[in-house]
Amino acid sequence: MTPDQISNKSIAELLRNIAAAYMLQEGPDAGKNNRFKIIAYQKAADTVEHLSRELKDIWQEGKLQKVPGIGPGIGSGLSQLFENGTSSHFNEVLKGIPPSVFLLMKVPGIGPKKAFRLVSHFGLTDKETVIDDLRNLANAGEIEELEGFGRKSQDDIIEGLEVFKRQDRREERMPMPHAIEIATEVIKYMNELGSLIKRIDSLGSLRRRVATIGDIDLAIVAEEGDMQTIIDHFLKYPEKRTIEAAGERKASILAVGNIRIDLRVQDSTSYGSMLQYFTGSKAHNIKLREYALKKGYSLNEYGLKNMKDKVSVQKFSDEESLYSFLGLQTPPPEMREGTREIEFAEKKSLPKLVEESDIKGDFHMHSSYDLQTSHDVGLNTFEEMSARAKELHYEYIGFSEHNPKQKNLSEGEVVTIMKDRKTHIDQIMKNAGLPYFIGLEVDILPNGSLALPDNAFEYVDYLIVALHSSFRMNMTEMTKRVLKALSYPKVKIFGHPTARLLGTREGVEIDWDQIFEHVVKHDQALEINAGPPRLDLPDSLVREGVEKGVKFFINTDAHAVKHMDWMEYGVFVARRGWLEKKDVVNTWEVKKLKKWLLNESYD
DNA sequence: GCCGTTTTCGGCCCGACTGTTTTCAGTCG
Repeated sequence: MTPDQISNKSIAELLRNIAAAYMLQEGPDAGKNNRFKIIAYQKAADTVEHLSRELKDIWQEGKLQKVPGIGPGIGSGLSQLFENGTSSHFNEVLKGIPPSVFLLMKVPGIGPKKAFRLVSHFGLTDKETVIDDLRNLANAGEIEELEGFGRKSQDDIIEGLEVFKRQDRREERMPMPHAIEIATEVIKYMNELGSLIKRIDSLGSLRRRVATIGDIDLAIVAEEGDMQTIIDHFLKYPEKRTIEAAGERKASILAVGNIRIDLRVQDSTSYGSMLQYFTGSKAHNIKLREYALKKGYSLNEYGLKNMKDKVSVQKFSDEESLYSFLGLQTPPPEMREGTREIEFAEKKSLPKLVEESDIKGDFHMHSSYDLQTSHDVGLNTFEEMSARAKELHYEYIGFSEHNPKQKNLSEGEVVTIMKDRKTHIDQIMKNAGLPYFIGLEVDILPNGSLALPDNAFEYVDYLIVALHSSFRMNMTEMTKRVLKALSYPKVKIFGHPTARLLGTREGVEIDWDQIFEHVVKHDQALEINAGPPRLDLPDSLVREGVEKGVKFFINTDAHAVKHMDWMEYGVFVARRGWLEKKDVVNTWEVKKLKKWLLNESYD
């Protein structure tokens, strides 16, 4: 692997391959003590796959072993990998297993054991042709002759190869806001059934509001007699392309865009257990089960089994009663990632997470006012945006167009533009009855200086600095660049800090500890940009930052009035980062905010 | 190989489904 290819996905795959290799290992080393090593590698693979940051960045910060499931062993192998593009230890383990085995493992229904059997028995060692070779063998009826396989296994393999082919082309995970939109449509459609639907919830990563979502999972509470009607209705969803599965209590469809939607229907008696179980995350569930075991109960998706008599099962109609039976507070779904939420829940000291209704203003919005910028201009006027802000019950607002482009303008012209804008805003907002602040989103140039002449600073209340170019820079240089930008006067917000675009562009490499330290010291804030393609800062960095005392703004980066509704997405990110109201500057009372923003001293 | 307000050693989550089997192994979530 070249360094650029070391993505979380490829690392997870590598770790899973190593687990498989240990599983296939024969000889004196094989056996009992291998079993837990295998689990350890699989666990590490799961964690890496679901990280919201690149593992490589975490390694650069020297925090590899802080990642749960990565200890000294796997950690040193990964360090080697990051440094040299290869790891002698990992290679040693993988040696002797043909690469075609690992490829076959990607076919649904084929795991390490079957893959190895097939490859060694038929000599399918060519990675390039193994898929086609296997299909030919299956079609020729040769698989069913193999011991341990049968006619059905052979048919399953043919089927699995088809699915594999389709998956190959399958789209990546979608940004959470997109998934929420789709889920909302489906829920609206299901609610056409009226009183038959007692309750409807999202499940899994969607309910936990993870930044990117794979499938859309929904659950419904209904009477036994209504379940078939509900499933039938679901299968007629207008956006449906194909039906993947249809049972009495469960069904899956593929909607337009190859988006899989799963629905399960259940009566109310053990709905709490089911909701808890399918909300996950897997890491949270494992920790919860371990915790329950210590208390003498075995937890599964139907309830809690008393380990003493091994018979009595406690059922729960809602999640709260399940958690409280175990002596725990109920962690909000956004917190259920198996980090330390159970510990906090046990001590009844879960943070009270920030809510959308706490938000009192938006500080990153682009109006249609023409500042002769080289970036996008907004669609709506200052009036329209402040009118919408009032509808949203905001108590103040901040405007932040992009800086004028310096290339074709003289310094004097830029200053005039900035001055005119201030006059214009002051004039318009005079009678608006809404406290306002004049901001500006300024490019951080490659050398760390700001794309704004010094004498233009006078016409703004605050600056958002942000990266819009030269994203690929090494960590030292990038850190230096950003720290320099953050040291200009009136800079209060570092906008969309990693500059990532979900599914399109990785975030930049920065030493976050240095950034955290700087903004804490200088009363500055990091932005949680709620724009669906960004969701930036990522939740894990939000969590790290707040533990160091960092303050945040949740902003929409709206380029139109309707984008101002994106705020909830940013709030979800904040909640996943364990933010409370006090950590988010744009939830504060206007007086306190003003002092902070304008660097006025506190009383 | 990882991990720790019962532990730096001795543990390590739960169940469904399926197929090829006569009690279980493999795969999956």
